[in-house]
Formats: sequence, structure tokens, C-alpha cells
Amino acid sequence: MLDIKVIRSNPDAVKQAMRNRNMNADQMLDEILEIDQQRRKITGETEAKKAEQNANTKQIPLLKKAGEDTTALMEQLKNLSDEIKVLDSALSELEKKQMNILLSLPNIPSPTTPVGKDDSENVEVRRWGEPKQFDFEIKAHWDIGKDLHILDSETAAKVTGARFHFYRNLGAKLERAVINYYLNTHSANGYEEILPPFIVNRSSMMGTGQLPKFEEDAFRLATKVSEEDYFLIPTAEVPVTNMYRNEILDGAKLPIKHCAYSACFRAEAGSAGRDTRGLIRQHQFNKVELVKFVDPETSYDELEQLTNDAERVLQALGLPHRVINLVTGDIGFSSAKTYDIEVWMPSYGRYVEISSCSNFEDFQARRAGIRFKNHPRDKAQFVHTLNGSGVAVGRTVAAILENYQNTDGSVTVPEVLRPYLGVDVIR
RNA sequence: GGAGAAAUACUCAAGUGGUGAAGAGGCUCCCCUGCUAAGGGAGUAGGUCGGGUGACCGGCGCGAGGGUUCAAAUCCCUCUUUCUCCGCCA
Repeated sequence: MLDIKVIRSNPDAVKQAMRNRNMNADQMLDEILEIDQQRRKITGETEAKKAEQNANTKQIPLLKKAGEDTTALMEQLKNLSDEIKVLDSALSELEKKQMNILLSLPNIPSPTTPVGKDDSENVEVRRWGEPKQFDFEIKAHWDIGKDLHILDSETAAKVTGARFHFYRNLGAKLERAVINYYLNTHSANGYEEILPPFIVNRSSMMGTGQLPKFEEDAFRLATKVSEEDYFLIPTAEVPVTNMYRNEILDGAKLPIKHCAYSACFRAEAGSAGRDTRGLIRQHQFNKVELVKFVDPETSYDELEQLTNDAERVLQALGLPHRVINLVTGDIGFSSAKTYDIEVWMPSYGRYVEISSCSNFEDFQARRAGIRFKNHPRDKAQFVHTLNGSGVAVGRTVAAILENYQNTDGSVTVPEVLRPYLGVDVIR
């Protein structure tokens, strides 16, 4: 959520920032400024009346004690009370309108996010590794998985539907090995391991910015467990970031770093027909997420480190990849700056996104009320939140199957995974 | 799923409609002290919103949201969470 004060003091810069996101928000921003002005005017009037009410109300017990008649004063205060009610409801109407607009505005891109209209203009930052040359006809991972009887989409189609998979045998073990390898690596590297709930309430989905704008992308539970709506998480970012919702953290504890495995559930609305085969785009997939809460001063350094931490596991797996800096037209709703890590996928003949590392600055923190103080008497200020996939597990398995495939249809297991899997080759 | 109890600040906790939400511990500062402990003094309802260049002024804050009332921590309604017991359950 943007700070209304920023919009108020610099509306033209905000308008330009939205245009850089391919969004013309001029009208919306003019409207919110209008609402803001009115809201503050009515706030002043209401508060003056309330101050009058408080002062007079205090007189009543004193007058009564003195044996005086308070009927006239009470009559007068009844009228005042009615006026306050009218103003209060007008005020809450304006606040609601203002909040709705604020919640639907995306974050302002960082100055270090290149201006550009779509993914074709994203800037490559670096590459690691060389795409492997194969001297035989390569197979896509869905064929490798099917032939080795480790991936089964057909049974999943019967049991559930499209865009789901059964992993079997060494496929299931490989997925589990990757999860364990990622968690062990990151937790040894200073990230506290979290296993979060896979279901969250509406407030949490609001806190990280999935709602209210992108409800169609989420799975909402049909069964009512409580009065609040429950959602399947689209990423562990949601429960882990919201762990600290409406809290004031001790500045000495920053940066707080978490790694978390979760299954992720996405409706993939609007992606019909894209990546329909294989593990690339599923309604349910596994991911290890990295989440950080940091002092605003350090958040861009922390983003670099976060990206490095995500890359490190791909390097250990020997998977060629590159890092790209997303342009203003391609970054996500809540993000100020995003690096995508893309892994080389031989069957696609190109790099495919496997991680997305973002600095949200105070956008999520303001929505979710996550603040910190360095000293007890300081004014609480918003933390910066960051997160990145560390990394997507299903896509990792796809990349391993393709990059490590052999001419006989078998797949060599990357060295670091062998202790987890117990075999060198899947055949 | 059923029955009961509870939710007040960093912690414990008083407060059954009325002027500033008690008190204690803790914490911060000061005094005393060779140092520590003990002792003495002062401060400590966070936070947030609005106004003001500012010292300040005002509004809202007693789990959340509504309601009654001139006035709500206190009365009423809905919800959430926690605890105890019963039932069910991996």
C-alpha cells in the first residue's frame, strides 16, 4: 500500500510511476486526492465536535452532584451526539473509499528498476554456466518422467484434473530430496526454517497484496471453518510474511530471515493453454521460499544477497541459469524491484523462470502493519520486506531431468542430491 | 460438535455507567556508591490519525466489529482467540 502522504505531496511522480507500469492511474489518483482533502476537512469538524462533547459530558456528573438540573444540557448534547453520528458515518464512507483505492494501487518501482513496457525489455544481469550440448535427440521432462514411470499426469487427471501430477517412486523421492537439500542449505546459511500453514485467512492475503485485486488467482475454501474466508496459499511468502502482521519488532533482531517449504496453490487464471505439459505450470507445486524483514537502509543490499542465496543452490546442482532485472512493466503488483532467476530448460531451448526475488520496500509492511523500533522510545517505522523463491522445486526437478538426461533415457542424479536419494542414476 | 471461563500496557493485575484507566514488577534517567547488590528520587498507555514551523493542541485506542446512552473497559448483540471439561479424530 502506498503512503497517502506520498501521493499527497508528490502526485505527479506517482502518476509517472504508474504509467511506467503501463497503468494510467491519473484519474484514480486525482480522485483519491479529492477524497483525502474532504476526509481531512470532515475529520477536523468531527473532532472539534467530539472535543466539545467530551468537555460538556464531563460537566454532567459535577452538576448532578451540585444538585442542578441537567435536562437542558443533556437535550443539547443529544443533538450534538446526533450531528457527530452523521459526520462519523460520512467519514467512514470516505475512509473506506480511500482505502479501496489505496489497496488497488501497485507499488512504486525502485529507481533501479529499468523503465520498460514488457518482458521483452528485461535486462540480463549475469549468466552462470553454459547450456549443455547434447549429441543425441533430447526429450522434454514430461516424456523422460513418463518413460521412467516417475511422473504421472494421466492418473492425476482422473483423480483431480488438468495441471496436477502424481510423482512416483524415485520421482517422489527426487522431489523430496530437492526440498530437503534446499531447506538444509538455507537454514545452514542463517535462514530460520519455518513450516507454515498452507491455508490462510483473508487478512493475510490482503497483507501481502494477493487480495483484493487478484482473487481470481486464488483458491478459496468453499467450506466455512470460521467467519473469515480461508484461502490455499499461493506461496509460503503469505503465511511467513504475515507471521509479523501488526507487530512492532525489536530493531536489534533485524534482519529476520526465514526459509519455508510449502505446497503452493494457484488457479493460473488467464494462463489457459500455456505450458500445459509437464511440471512448469501446475495448480499445485512445491517451493522453498526465502523471506526477509530488514531495516529500510539495507534492503537493496539484502536483495542482492537474497538473489545470491537463491542462485547458490542452482549452482550446487550444476544447473545453468541467468539473472534478469525485470522492467517496470513486468514487475509484480507489490514489488519495487525484482530479479528473476531463469534456469536453462533444454526442451524449451531457452531460460525459464525458476525464482523471483523481490524487494517490496514498505509496501507489504504498510498493508500488514509490520514495524520496528531500534530503541523503545523511537517512533515505530515500517520494515522492508523481501522474498524470493529459493527455489521452485517442481521446476528444479524438470530442469534436472532435462539437463541430466542420458542417451539411454536415464537421468544422472546431481552429486549433491545423491546422499538424499541413495542412487546415482534414475533408470 | 457440546458445556463453562477468560481477553486491560513489556509482564502481572485492579476497575459493574460519570472529572485524568488504580497498583506492582520491569524498563529508562538521576542521586547515593571504589565496583556490584541494596536503597532513594523522577519518568514510563504504547500506538495512530488530524491541526501547527515548533514547544504543543485535539480525536480515537481496554481482543475485533456493531448497538444502547448526554456519557461505555463497564450494559446489549455478532465474531475471533486462549484455557478447562466432554465428544470425535491423524
